[in-house]
Amino acid sequence: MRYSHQRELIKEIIYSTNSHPNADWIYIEVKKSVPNISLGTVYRNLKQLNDEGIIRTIYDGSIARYDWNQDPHDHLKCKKCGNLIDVQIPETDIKKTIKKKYDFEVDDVEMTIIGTCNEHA
Amino acid sequence: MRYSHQRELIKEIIYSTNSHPNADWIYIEVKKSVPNISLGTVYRNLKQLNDEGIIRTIYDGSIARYDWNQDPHDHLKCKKCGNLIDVQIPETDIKKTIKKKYDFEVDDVEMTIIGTCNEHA
DNA sequence: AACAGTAATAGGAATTATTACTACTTATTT
DNA sequence: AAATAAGTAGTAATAATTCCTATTACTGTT
Repeated sequence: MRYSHQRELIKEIIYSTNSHPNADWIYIEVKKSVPNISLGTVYRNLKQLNDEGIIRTIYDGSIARYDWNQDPHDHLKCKKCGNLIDVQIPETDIKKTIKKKYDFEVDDVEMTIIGTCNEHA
Repeated sequence: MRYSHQRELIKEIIYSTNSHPNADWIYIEVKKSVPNISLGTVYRNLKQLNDEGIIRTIYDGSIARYDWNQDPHDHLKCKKCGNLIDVQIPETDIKKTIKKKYDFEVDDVEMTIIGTCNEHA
């Protein structure tokens, strides 16, 4: 994967926030420095960054969001404000249980915990 | 919500399978008895059944699938065949931990465990 | 520094999943 | 059986994402 200014900016935008932005927000942001960037370019680069393991794609309902945090972690989703908050939950037990009980080789655990955050209780 | 033949069929189709079908598959199935049913009707009824708590909507990446199983449960997703398999994982500990550690009121936990099923190992 | 090769881009068209609109139909109430 | 309102078919519209193509720009080699 060779260098591209657009991809570098997209990466920096994702790495600069904890808000798990979607493609459209990233598009609006990157437009500020590259006004005629194409939305297709944003999507292509998001996919490449994802495939290279530089960012992570998470699904919030039916829409894709992007996360710089590569550590295994999960998300709290507040029903009121819609925000996603990163959390660490040890999943080792889950992996072992699943492996034993269902003979299923676990690669990844995606967990979203839905509820109400302390600001909107 | 008053009775409708179409909705009844859609419900029965979902209750007859463990494959967590999507709207399109349900549409194809229901067409067998009601050839000129509209896809909009399928979507409207899926939403209604979901809102009434008769079925459950789950997201597999960016597409919606429908599940009759109302018990709290999670899904194993095989990377090779794409199938979703129902599993029971006790989540009480998770809920308590999250509540204590993050002051977040948990309503629901959505967990998808990605890996390889025994048939495709 | 010019060159060739090829990856990346902009811009727009195409696709997919889903929702909205509207005139007509049907279940339910009286 | 007539009135009412919820439901339907058919189609148009929307939203998110991917695909296509002619052009542009990195990068390794002279």
